[in-house]
Amino acid sequence: MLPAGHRLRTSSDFAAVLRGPGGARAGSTLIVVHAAQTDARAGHPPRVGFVVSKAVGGAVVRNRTKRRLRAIAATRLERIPAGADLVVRANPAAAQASSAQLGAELDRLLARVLPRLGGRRR
RNA sequence: UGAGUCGGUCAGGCGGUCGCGUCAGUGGGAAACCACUGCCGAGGAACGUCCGGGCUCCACAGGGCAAGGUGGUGGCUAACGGCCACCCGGGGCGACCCGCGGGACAGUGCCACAGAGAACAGACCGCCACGACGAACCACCCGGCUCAGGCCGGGCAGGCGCCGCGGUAAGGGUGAAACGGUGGUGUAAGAGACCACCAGCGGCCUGGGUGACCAGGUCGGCUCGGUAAACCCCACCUGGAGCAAGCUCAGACAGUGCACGUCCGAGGGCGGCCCGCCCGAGUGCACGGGUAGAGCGCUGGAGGCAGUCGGCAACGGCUGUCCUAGAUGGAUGACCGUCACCGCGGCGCCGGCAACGGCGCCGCGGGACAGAACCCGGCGUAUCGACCGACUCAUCCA
Repeated sequence: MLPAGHRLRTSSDFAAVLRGPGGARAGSTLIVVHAAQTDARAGHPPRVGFVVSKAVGGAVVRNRTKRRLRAIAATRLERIPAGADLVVRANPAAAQASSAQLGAELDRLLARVLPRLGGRRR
């Protein structure tokens, strides 16, 4: 699981990652990864948040999907640079995917999105 | 052995690796917090949010009118629209099951289609009386012929045909429903017109039951439709909002304009409206600005289990014992192994003429419905399956 210090908690943090400056995004049919790295958080540990909408399923399906994503993300924390925030959004297909599939997808998308971080920094 | 009815229990077990949350302890740190160790960590429906209660705040000055809910009887309960027992009606051979079960002589409305007629009913066919007209097929009368059966001629309006005016609810047909049923008397034909029995309705009496109601008797006019999940009437019940309730602390900013008003009273409260009562010096609207942090509430309670006593039961009394989820972008998870369980396929063995059944091994697949958010009692709905108990019917054996 993800330690509390690595979690994204407030709605303003979410909004900053999804729409703020210095952001990057990559997606697939399973999940969409948003990332942002701002000067304000430079040096702080990376944080990850999850968005699983009602389109994915009922409360049980939604919670399980979120938990599996969180478990997968926890094993990849050291690959995320300090000061970066991530938001992983689950698409409806994610509920049926296996953990291995989700892990591979996350790796692929991280590889695409992380190099672009900070590139647009002023 | 087969078919079935009712009730209940469980919601895969064990192990490994990596993790999460509350709390406690230890250590580090000025603090935020971090590390380690330990305990505990979703459900029978946690669900839907359909009822009921606790709890919290507001009000407590009432009355009338509205509004909503409930609806056989008796009990249980904190309470209920829940539960139990019984009654009535319906279904089943039966165990049992089903019923939004007050009132249709308080009033109003509605009863489609079909049908002649649908609510103080109705004459389409049919049946019957009377009257007018028609014809000579049958019957009847007269005459003649023939051995006879019969034939020929004439008459006649009883049958017949048609029309008119009436009677008739027995019969046909329509319908969910046609103004009781069967048999008789009666009649032109018929009819509760009358009679007997039966069914039903109402009154009274007797007996049983706390009661809904049941049983028996007697009398009555002879029969009076359904719908209240249509309005309505009757009886009973209901104050409002909800844990984002509410309490405490901390923190932030900036006002301006208009309207009404300070005892000739704006505005507010008393669930909606009216009356009435109370408070009352500020209030309402528009624009602009600010904050949306922390703690408490927060989990031990109408609680579970066992025994015993009362009760048909729901349930209650007593005794003993056991009871550790409290998150807040929201913990209780991810992955793997193994053993059980179920389904399908294959092989082997056993029983059998066979269909097939049992056991063992191997392979593949499956494990539902669903996630606490203040807490309880219910109801409703979803659900792969596994197991237990009681009872009924049928068949066989003793």
